[in-house]
Amino acid sequence: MPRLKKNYTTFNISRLSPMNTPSRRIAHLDMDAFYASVELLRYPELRGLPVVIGGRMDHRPVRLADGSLHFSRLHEYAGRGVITTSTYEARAAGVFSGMGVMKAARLAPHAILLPVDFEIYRHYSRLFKTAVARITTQIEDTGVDEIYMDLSDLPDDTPTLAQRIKQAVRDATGLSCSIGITPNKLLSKICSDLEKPDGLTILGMPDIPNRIWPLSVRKINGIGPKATQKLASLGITTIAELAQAELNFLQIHFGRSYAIWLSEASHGIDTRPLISNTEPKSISRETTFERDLHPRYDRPALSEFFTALCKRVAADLQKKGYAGRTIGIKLRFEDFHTVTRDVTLATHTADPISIRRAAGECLKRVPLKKKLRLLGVRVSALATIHSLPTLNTSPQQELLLAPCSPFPASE
DNA sequence: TCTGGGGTCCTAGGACCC
DNA sequence: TCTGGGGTCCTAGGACCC
Repeated sequence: MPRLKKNYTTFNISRLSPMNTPSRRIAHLDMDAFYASVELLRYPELRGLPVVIGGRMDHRPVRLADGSLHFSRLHEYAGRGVITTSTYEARAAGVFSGMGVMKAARLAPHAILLPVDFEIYRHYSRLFKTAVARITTQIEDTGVDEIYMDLSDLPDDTPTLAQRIKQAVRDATGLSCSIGITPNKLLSKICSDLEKPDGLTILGMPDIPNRIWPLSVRKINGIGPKATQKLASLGITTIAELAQAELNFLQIHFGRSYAIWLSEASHGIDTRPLISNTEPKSISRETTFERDLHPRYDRPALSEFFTALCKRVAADLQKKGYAGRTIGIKLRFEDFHTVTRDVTLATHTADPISIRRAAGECLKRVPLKKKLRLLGVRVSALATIHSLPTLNTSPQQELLLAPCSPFPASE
């Protein structure tokens, strides 16, 4: 049974008092092919070509003797990795986010391949968000390339505001974005995607039958691959069909709370407020190995990865000013089966040695019978460091961990 | 030649307490 | 020695999102 989403209670409130809330003006802004577009600012000579961002290897462009740049092509890639994003030209060849690089290479062998460079994307992210913040401070940050805005209290008419926001983003970054403006987050999120790139879609509740109902249920944020498949098996593929489904029928197949959410979403009902200033709930690091590692024969390598992950999580915590009480690990085996274990400590920690010790205890609770594909370390139940009594951190201390690897020794 | 990395939220069962 | 009931915390897994 698929489990989704989120804040069902707010939807229930809207059913009880549909007339009490004044109509809002919520915008969703989504940068167009963001990572790829930032790369095109750096490498304008790639404009108009199929370009994909992703992979794990270092395949940065190389400056040749004649001063020109040599770019890697997809067909030169070997190994694991997925496509993070692609230009619209590459998407036309069938290459999309999340696709394995090797599969993408079969579809578009000559597409240009660039490595992911989060630093520069974060820089452009700050630029566009700062520009928008001069127009409204009612902003919810939902990712590096998208935000919600509440424009309800601004005096201007909606098309004027939308054009002003798009121009501000363009002036600050040289990049285009797409905006949806509707009475709520659910609809605005759908609408920002309708006329990409450089799109603007404004609609109200009366437009739902014409503009929203013909779309696939998959367009609803919160209906993913599993729920889409299950709905399809019940003969429901469009939002219109979902809206026509009896609540009883949905309840039989999805359970009460999810059925109510599905039904209300299909009618464009969503009263969630914007959330600004959210504290993180967890901080984690994980890594997929270049090849699957054997718990026994690759013990030295695994121990090294494991300790390195603990150090990185500790460093992240300290850099961001958090400590956590719950330490967890994640293992993915060669068959992609994934398990997690965690343990809650008596006190918060951001100390690599404490994290390593707790994570090692978690690891001992997992039977290691298959090769490992991925290893991860997570710290949750966070508190800000300044909210805690004195904290035992040893930021510069080197770990003395080799003697007690939690992986099984070779016989 | 499958399937990255960093997150959030939800569910569900058991422990434990009153 | 027959069994309520609520609340909270902990742990594991899974769906989903960017």
